Amino acid sequence: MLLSSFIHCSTPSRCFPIKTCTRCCQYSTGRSVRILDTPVLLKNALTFNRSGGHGGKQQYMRLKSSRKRCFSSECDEVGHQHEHGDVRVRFAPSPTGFLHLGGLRTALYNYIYAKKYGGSFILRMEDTDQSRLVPGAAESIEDMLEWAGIPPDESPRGGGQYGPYLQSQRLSLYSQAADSLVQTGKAYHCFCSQQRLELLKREALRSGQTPRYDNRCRHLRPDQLEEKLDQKVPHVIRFRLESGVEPFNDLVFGWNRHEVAQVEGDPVVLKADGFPTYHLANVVDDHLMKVSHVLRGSEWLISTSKHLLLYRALGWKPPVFGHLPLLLNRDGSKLSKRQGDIYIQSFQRSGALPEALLDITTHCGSGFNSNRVGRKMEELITEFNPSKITTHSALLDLDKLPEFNKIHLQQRIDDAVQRDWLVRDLQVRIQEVYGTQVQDQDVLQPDYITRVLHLRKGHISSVSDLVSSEYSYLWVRPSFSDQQMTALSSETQHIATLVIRLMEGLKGGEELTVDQLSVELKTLAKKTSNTKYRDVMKIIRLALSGLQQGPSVAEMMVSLGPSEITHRFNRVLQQH
RNA sequence: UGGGAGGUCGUCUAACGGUAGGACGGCGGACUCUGGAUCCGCUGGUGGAGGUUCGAGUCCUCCCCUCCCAGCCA
Repeated sequence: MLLSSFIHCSTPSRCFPIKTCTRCCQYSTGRSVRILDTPVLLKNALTFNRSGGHGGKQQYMRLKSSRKRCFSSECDEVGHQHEHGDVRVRFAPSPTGFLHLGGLRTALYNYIYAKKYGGSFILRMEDTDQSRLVPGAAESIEDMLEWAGIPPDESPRGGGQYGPYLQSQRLSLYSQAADSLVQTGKAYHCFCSQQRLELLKREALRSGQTPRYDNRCRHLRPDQLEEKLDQKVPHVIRFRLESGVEPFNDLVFGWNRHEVAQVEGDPVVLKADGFPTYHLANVVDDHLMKVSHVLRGSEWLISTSKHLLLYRALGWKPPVFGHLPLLLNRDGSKLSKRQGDIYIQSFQRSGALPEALLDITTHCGSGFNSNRVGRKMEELITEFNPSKITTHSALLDLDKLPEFNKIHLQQRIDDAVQRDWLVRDLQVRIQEVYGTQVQDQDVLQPDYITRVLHLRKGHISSVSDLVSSEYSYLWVRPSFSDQQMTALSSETQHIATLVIRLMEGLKGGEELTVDQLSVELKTLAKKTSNTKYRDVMKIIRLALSGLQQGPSVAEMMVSLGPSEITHRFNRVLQQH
């Protein structure tokens, strides 16, 4: 292991926080730095006061946060170590809607984090906004996580030792925390009416200032407070913001610190209806559920200092935070339901494979040592590297989903157990779509369907493709008109006979291959008198499929097999 | 407006201060049946201007652009 390096910022007038990576003992600003010729001993400190010239006052450099990480590839994160079993992460959606891609992404990264570091993945429903609840949403979210392959270890449905996992069933915990804050003077009752708050907002906007609560009720005298409580004036509890916010080291964005007291009014933590706001509830629950790491969307980055103030006020140790980049709509705004169909259920219905959906999700925002299409969950977990999560917002391009689906479907076909499942799935689909049109029950045989799957793998994005009209020839005997045939050639009978003979010649237990058949078909075409090869092939295609499009003729023949081919060409002969 | 986070081909993503690459998309060519298949090739990017440096996508400054937060929503 290296000895400590000595680092100096390349711009001497600036100071910046640094942090020792406790695992590999290297220092990192995450940015390019010069090595000092003259060593200056650095302590394991959050700040670097150069030459002591600033009177001990802390200053911070605005670093490009994407690089505020350890250089060493041996270390996955910034100075964080995990004891086995210590990691507890949570996905905490609000059941005000169904699971969409943004939620899936956040859940997925939490799941991967838990599995990588031997921890637990917790699902917690944050149903504190009772007015916006959607019935069935909580159940559906949990169903969709199961479908996607990222099941929670603790959840409303499955339970766990830190339950309940519905916030609406934990209200007394938040009230107690709020009471505690009031007792210690860290929070206070606010009796301001909604009208007053509206007025404040309007005044601020009118005079070009930032709307914020003016913290007026901070200054109520005890007798005023008592009087209002006696009169049962509706009130909320507000948290008293303070200056002197400690910096925190975000897993993704690196060192951050926001002086919230200077730009915001005291936030409500307990609403008039007795329900908490997000700020209080998530702090209380993460503490009581012993959550070690909070991975959430980067829209919360700026609220983190506020949450850390709450932790401090309650005397609790905060978790490590990591903020995941925003997913965007095509117009560039934060992903939301206004823009297209982004719900997991609709992907499920349209045939997306869960592993393809997860795979494509990880390509937006990265966080892995390498990126390639087709990774499975085990690979995602193995290659996960939080220091490589990108910080910029990004568009999750769903136009790529068919490509991801195709590759993952290919992997399923290549796996014996999953292939069996696909065969059964396809059997059901064939019967649903074609039902009584199926003339030959052999098309439902596993061997036949397996052969079709192997031939089409890499070419189809979804199993349901195979029951579409372009593949109907696989399941039902096609129809075509005699006119279509004779328009191509006057030798259709002769060609049909040639094909039948070809099939007879190949019946001796020999497996058909596409390459072999291609050669045979060229030979066959030479036995016609006045029909071009191209037209011979079109006739054969028509006889086999009734279509003018589709897989190559040779592949169609390999799919159908000699006896079915013979049958179809006998029908050509019988048309006269 | 105030505070914050960002900016690499059309999209996503690589590149220890040392060759700007990959995937999808797009275009072209080749295919003795169709082409939407396959194979081959090409295209296309560091937002702009300065500075530091032997060397800048990377470090610094300014400008431009985008997003997020500033609910008794989460």
